Amino acid sequence: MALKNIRIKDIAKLAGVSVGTVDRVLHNRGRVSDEALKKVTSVMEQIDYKPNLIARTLGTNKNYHIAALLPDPNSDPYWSQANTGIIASQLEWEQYGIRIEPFLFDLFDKESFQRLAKKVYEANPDAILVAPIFYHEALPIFELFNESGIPYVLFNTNIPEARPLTFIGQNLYQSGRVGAELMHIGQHHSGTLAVLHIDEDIHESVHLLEKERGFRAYFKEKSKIDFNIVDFTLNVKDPTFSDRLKTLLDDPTLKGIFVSTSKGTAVAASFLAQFGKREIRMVGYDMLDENLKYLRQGTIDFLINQNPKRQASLGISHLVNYLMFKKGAPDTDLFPLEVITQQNIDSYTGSGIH
Amino acid sequence: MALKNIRIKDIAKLAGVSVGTVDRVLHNRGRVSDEALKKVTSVMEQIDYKPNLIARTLGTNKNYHIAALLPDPNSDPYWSQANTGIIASQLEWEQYGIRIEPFLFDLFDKESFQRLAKKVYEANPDAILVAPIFYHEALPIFELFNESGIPYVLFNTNIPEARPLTFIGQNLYQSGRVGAELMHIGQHHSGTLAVLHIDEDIHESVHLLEKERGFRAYFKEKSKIDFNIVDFTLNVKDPTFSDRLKTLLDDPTLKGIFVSTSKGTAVAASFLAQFGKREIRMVGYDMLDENLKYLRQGTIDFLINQNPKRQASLGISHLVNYLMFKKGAPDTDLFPLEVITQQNIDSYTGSGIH
DNA sequence: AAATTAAGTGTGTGCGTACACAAATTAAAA
DNA sequence: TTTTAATTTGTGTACGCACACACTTAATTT
Repeated sequence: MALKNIRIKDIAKLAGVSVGTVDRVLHNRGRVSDEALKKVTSVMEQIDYKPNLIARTLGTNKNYHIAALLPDPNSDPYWSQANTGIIASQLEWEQYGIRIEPFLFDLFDKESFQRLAKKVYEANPDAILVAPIFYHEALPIFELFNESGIPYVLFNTNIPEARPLTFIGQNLYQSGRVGAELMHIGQHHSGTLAVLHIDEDIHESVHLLEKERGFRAYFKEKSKIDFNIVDFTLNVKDPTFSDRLKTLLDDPTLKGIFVSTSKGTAVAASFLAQFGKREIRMVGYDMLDENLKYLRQGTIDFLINQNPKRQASLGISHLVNYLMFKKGAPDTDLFPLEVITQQNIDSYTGSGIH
Repeated sequence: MALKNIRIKDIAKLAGVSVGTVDRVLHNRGRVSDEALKKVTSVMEQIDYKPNLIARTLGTNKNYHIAALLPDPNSDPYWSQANTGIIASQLEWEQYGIRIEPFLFDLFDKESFQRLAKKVYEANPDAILVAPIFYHEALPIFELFNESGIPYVLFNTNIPEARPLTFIGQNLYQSGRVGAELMHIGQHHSGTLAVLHIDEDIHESVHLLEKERGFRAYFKEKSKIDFNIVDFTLNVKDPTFSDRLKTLLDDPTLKGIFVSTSKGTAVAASFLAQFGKREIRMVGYDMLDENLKYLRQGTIDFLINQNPKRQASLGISHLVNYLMFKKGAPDTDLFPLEVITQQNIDSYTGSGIH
């Protein structure tokens, strides 16, 4: 009954060697005679040795340093949520001697990304979490990381060419399909559906177009009714922005709006609320405070949650598990496409990390 | 730069006492002079001591034993998922010297619950996870647990009178409201909506009625159209079951069906698929294989995910954190009311624990 | 005054692993 | 055969904390 766990010491005794030799075999770092190796491996095969992770971690006892490269949270509510995840991780892992250092770049400045990325590289951390929102600028950075052998995890945006430890994010095409589905439910009459890409700076175009592709594909496949799907790429800074949006909302055939960005969702919702078109179905992204407000008051019907906070904190977790506990990480960790409605909203905001 | 973490040893040196004394103060187990206490607390106030959890855990090095009391997974797919969570937890915590022992009772046999609960008590575990689906039978058990001082976590079903470490589950009233909302979307014409409680044994009546209450409340509050909401409590074993269900489906005014149980969802969906009423909106519970099949083929429109697997594994996590890492647990951990659709289904099945 | 009890304090060891280093063995060179 | 080098193996210590136990000093009791 009192079945003690098998320890290195026990293996050593069974194999008739010292713990040092067993350790060398286990981590195959050589300096072991063939004879000793055979004895140990033979014992290893017979018993089911599971190293005590606690002891191992204490033994290695490194003070790891993780760099987190992401956009400045002050300039954007979406990235502010991601940063919340970073802060939560800092607290969580502090006691384990893990220091997480944020490197915040300007969301609208590619050069700033490059500069900060270089700083990350120079800081020579043990691992890196990065949101590589600038595709072209990110490529050489990853080559640098690959060369130096520093493990890194991507989140939010995937760069297929990079070879990260893990990519954390969502299937954008499928996300667009979910948006389309939510738009489609109970729409019995033909009309116009608008896909809106609203951004201050269209650097995530590929990102957004992928959602649109899914959105259109869904209607092509699934809808018996023929909808007129139009798309707009709008820049908030554009002086004609407001007029163009109003013109769209004035279209009497408009049945629904799908906005591909979190911030854009808030902007579009504010227009919709202001110009009072209640019967327009609206689907957008993310649980920004503003979006929640519009969801609660019924302007927004559905939000698809990208959960930047959890993406960030899970990214850190993967790195910690990899560094500290020597656990392998999956190469992709695709998040569920969570549907947020007026009625389940509190169940998402109220609880902890799920 | 090489800012080492503060250790007990450091505190001892600063306070001019030994590590033993510091330890006694930290765990306030007495045998310390006022003078020494003052010195240590004064140091403690000035520095921000954070014990190394790894070392602490290794230091105590107990082999904890956790009992999991839940229905037999073989008799029910829902509980089979919960059991999957238990198995995952066993693997996860095995290396930490934590043994999780399942105690499986018969879902349809109250006495079996009592018997197994007693066995749990006699096994004298360090902590207990329990799904107390039999309200009246559970009450005396919790008294027993409370007396013996064994911490326990409830999941799936709440027993307000019990004083568990944590309750893990969902807000059932709100869950019903979400169901109603999903039923309501795009329903422009009046008609009949059926609330179905299908079960082999109606022991969870309170559970189910709470969902119905939320469902009805939503329509009362939110719907401009007046729907005729009818409810049925059906027992699959009842010989008239099939006829009653068919009669309901034949109602030409029937617009939607809301099923309050996971198994019932599969049963109702099979009837709906068989008697081909595509235009009926159907909302049910849980990602049982069968339910997923009907969701994929369009018979079911929405599933609300109760996530029994995660409920179980998170319950274990709370207990482990409490026992091993001395972390406090929240008294309730309400899960998000996840909406599963045809388009986001794969994003839920594909990924790991979220 | 000696013996007992109590209160307070410090030392030491265990937890299981990793790794440095010394010791032992073997092989090769002088 | 002795010396030197190379290879293999064992020992010891650190990691940070918890806890047992022994020890000191002061307060009682005999």
